[in-house]
Amino acid sequence: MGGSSWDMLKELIYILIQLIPMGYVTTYGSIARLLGISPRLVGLALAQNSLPIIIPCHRVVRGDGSLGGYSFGGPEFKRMLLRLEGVVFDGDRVDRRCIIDVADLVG
DNA sequence: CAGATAGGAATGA
DNA sequence: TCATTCCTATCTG
Repeated sequence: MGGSSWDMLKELIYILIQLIPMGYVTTYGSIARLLGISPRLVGLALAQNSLPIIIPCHRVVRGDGSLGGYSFGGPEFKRMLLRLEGVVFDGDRVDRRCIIDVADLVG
């Protein structure tokens, strides 16, 4: 760990998701399109974060609004965190109005 | 090289 | 709209 391109990519993703405001989420695909990588890579990168909670990886959900995974506490915990932050749920999915594109946070 | 993914798009009912 | 199915790209060992 150190200096590999994978590690740098992870750092970049962690920085990006800290731009997501409370009460909103983005999607794996949104981040993937911005960086030109596969959405699965985004999930893999988030799954390997070593600073849970501090890095708000709970603010990244699937493209259809369903939660996706969460290695720290599972999807239930992820859902709880999002509700605490004011994210609106429509059944088991996040309301579309709470989903933003990371590209809009950068430029 | 083989196996495993925190996803996504296509499909059919 | 929902569930099923298949596909992609990349990490890890």
